[in-house]
Amino acid sequence: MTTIKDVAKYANVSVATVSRVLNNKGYVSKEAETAVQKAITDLNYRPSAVARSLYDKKSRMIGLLIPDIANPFFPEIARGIEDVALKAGYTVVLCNTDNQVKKEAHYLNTLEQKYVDGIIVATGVGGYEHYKALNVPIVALDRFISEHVPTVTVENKQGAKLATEYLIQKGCMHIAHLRGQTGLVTADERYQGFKETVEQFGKRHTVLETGFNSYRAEEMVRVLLEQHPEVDGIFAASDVAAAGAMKAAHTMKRMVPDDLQIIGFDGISFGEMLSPSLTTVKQPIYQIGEKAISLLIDQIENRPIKTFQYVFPPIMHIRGTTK
Amino acid sequence: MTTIKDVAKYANVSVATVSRVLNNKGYVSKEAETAVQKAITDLNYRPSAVARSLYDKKSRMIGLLIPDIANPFFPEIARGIEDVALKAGYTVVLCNTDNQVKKEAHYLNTLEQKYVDGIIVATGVGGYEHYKALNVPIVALDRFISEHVPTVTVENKQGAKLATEYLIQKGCMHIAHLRGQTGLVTADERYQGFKETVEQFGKRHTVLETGFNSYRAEEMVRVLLEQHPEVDGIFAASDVAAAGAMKAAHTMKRMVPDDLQIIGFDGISFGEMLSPSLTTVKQPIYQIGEKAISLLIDQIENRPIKTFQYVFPPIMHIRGTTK
DNA sequence: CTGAAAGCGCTTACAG
DNA sequence: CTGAAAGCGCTTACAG
Repeated sequence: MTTIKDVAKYANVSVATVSRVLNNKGYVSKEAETAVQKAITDLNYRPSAVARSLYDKKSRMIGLLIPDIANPFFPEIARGIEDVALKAGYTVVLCNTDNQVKKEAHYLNTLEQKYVDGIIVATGVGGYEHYKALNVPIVALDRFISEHVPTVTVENKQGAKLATEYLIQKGCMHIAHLRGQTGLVTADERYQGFKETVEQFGKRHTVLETGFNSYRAEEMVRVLLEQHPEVDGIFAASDVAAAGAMKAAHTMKRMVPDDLQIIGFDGISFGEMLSPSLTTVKQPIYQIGEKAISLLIDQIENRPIKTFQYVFPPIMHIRGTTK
Repeated sequence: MTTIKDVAKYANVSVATVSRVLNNKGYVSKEAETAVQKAITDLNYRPSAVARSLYDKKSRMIGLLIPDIANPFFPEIARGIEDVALKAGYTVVLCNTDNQVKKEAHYLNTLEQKYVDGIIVATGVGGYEHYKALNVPIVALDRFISEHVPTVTVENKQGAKLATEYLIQKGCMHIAHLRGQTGLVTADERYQGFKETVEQFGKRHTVLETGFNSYRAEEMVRVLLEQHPEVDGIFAASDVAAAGAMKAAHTMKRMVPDDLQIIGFDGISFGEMLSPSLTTVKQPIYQIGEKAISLLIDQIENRPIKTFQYVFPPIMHIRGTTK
């Protein structure tokens, strides 16, 4: 490995001078500069990011804590984050926590020891205290940690209302809601939006807690359709659950959308690949990722951040599973 | 931040002694050890991974170069990799290259400067020279770099044969193949397997280069079915393309599987969520990831690796899109 | 068993 | 404009 010393020797200057040209900082004569430049290319020198980190306590790395990258909601988030990070000269460390406190704590520890410059938390376990101890800027994604932590979320309740109203408008008389796990804020909010809307319109409705799980959704919807063939609309709190509902409908020979209308939530890319393609409440997933990392970098680079709560509006994407 | 010095002072020993208990290495008296342990917990001391890295040129990080985490094949790979990495005490840096030489080179550079301990390359651009210059162990995933680089792949050709034979066995008389981009090794191998099989059995066939792209597959299959309604089997080189074919079939009112049978390739999770669920040639995606990281860690930790080429057999998953 | 010292590869005051 | 020196937080010979 060639170090700054080698470069200095080769260019006949001191390491201080090399450092100056490296960082474009401080006075350095034209001759010295060119000599150093030549030495750098001749020796194919690359400064050690680690040595730099030791000095300035920065690493140009950010940690991304998510429950599970294999959950189709997160890859697109991760992509948005990484694209912005790359442009800004940061690198992303991927941490799957499975929503386990232990894993999360492990990663928080490890990241801190590596002097990461910031952390995006899209995973749900620790309380604020948990993160405040960390001496690192953080951003909360799809969850709330504290008013002091910049947060990026989606208007879940509003999205749920849009979907439910749409089903009602399209003539549904008995609507089922496939809700996410109780206690999970996003799931609760979507449920609230659904409930308020059906009650407001006085529509019959049924709620099933399928979680964000395709298989369970399929099973439960099949049973539902057997017992209540009059169900003519389904609002699923995730596209994955909606896909399960579509499978159940297919098995039960129910025609979608003529006979049964289905709306999902999320807008992950595979919804469009379903047949028919899934009508859904789309979150601007990629942009959410971009916003989160931008807020994080603003903090890292000491730019004042104006607003702490960014709430994106979801958008109805009418596709093939509704009339 | 509390450093080793603070701990030493607090425990009334030298930093050398603290270091010894930290690393469980070298002699240290019982009293000294307990004093240090107490100091560590009292001060909530965590050693700096960066300072350590500077000394021993290791970072306990590995780089993962993939084309795009948003491509549904990669999240599961990444998960397999990260799970093993976590257990072994490594951390994963996520690098999306979009198969662009420039991005790849940038990341290679950055990773090297951070003293990453190893790199998994699942992206296709650089030649061997490109990577050899790097003084870091690497593993090739889903691609070939050199005989000297441990490689983890799948028997693509064999998988394609299995799928094609299955369609023939189930009575298909005219089979279309939706192939990936020419020049991409995996795509070429799958195409070869298809071609040899249809020729061996003397079946009519058509080849469309849809890429691993759902939308293009849909468009091209729709045209195909219009012009050649006699096509009764489709072997897609990816599940994503197969989903596109299913959409085209749906639009054209072709019944799957009665009227048209479809087989995909990959075994990504969303194939199961399609209606009907997709018959596919499943790669052991998660295990491929596990194998790749295991080989990498073996190299990093100087364990001899016996075989350099690991070729996983794909497995036919018969589901709903075939008879 | 223990500590002083050198060194890992940088950066930045401080003198000159 | 430039270099010697100290320091970032560790680890490991080397003496004792």
